[in-house]
Amino acid sequence: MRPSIKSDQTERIVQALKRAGYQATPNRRLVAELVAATGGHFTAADLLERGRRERVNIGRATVFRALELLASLRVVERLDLPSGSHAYVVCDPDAHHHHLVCSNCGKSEDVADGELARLVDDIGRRSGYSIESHRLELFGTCPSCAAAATGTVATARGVQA
Amino acid sequence: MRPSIKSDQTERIVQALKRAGYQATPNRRLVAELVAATGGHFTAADLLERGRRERVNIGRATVFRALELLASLRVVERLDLPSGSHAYVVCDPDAHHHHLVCSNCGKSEDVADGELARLVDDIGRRSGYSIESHRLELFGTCPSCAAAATGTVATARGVQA
DNA sequence: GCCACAAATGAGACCGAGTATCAAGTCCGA
DNA sequence: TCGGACTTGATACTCGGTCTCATTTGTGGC
Ligand SMILES: [Zn+2]
Ligand SMILES: [Zn+2]
Ligand SMILES: [Zn+2]
Ligand SMILES: [Zn+2]
Repeated sequence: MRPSIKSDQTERIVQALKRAGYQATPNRRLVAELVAATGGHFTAADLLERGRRERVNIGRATVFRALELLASLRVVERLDLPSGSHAYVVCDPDAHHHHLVCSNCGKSEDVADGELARLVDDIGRRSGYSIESHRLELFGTCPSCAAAATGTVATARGVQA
Repeated sequence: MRPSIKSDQTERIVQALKRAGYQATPNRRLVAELVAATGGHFTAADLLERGRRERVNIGRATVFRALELLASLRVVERLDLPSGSHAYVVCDPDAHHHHLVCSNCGKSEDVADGELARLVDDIGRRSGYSIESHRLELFGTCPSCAAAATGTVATARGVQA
């Protein structure tokens, strides 16, 4: 079921704020909604524009601040697109994972770390470095986009956007 | 002429330029030298500053253009530091690999892809995405920095800055 | 060497993302 | 309700990077 626009995703984000002791102000709620409403990745500018569209005033700085906050709570994560620009994706704050991003539509899937952890350990051992963090980013074409591209319009039906 | 400073690394870069049909102009040679002379990672601004120091005039745009060129030849690679800022590292143009970067001194090691390729394949198969590229970046402390940090001053002697 | 043309360069305007400042507004607990 | 802490928006600013365009430099053919 779907309680209209503000998904429980929104609520989850708001809860994360409260739990961490931050005020859940109207502005932050708005950002939470906007974030939750995106498939794929988004930039601060995206949110700003969409935000302005449905509510008149939200300051640029406020959006940046909210995103920074959400990022610190691991509710969103910063992504470095191959183009060199930055974007965000919502993500699960509870488990270390990585992102697989459709370079066509921007949709993003979480990918469990899996064996990578072992691999990283190995690299650390072999190199003598003490590895503190790592980042894996995967880019490709998602099934829907692939289907759309091959022109087999029929199959596009079975896939949810 | 002073062949001491310009390592064969420099020459390798210059050759790569020629091979790809680009002019090896004095400016580009300069950038090649500067790039070759860095351990660790560097930014365009770094190069610019060092460049200006030893030769009066090299335009900002020129440095950016040269780096862009070298990046397209895979002679350098763009890195996204955890801070969100961009840097470059020299790297082997002939084999796909990743980078392990010391977050203290900036030194960087190439890391072979190894089993990662298989892992990436798996992820593609499981997710249905057709994966086109991936990026793995590892951050940690290099052995010299670790040694220096533990305060064993004795060992610091044996390490080059 | 000389010439014509292509490639490269530098200065500076420009742009967009992100940050800093600061005064004004809002929230919350006592 | 009151006061202090937190939040906000406008604005100025920084900084990495790009664009433009007039000038310079390199190259290949003669
Ligand atoms: Zn897609
Ligand atoms: Zn991982
Ligand atoms: Zn180090
Ligand atoms: Zn790889």
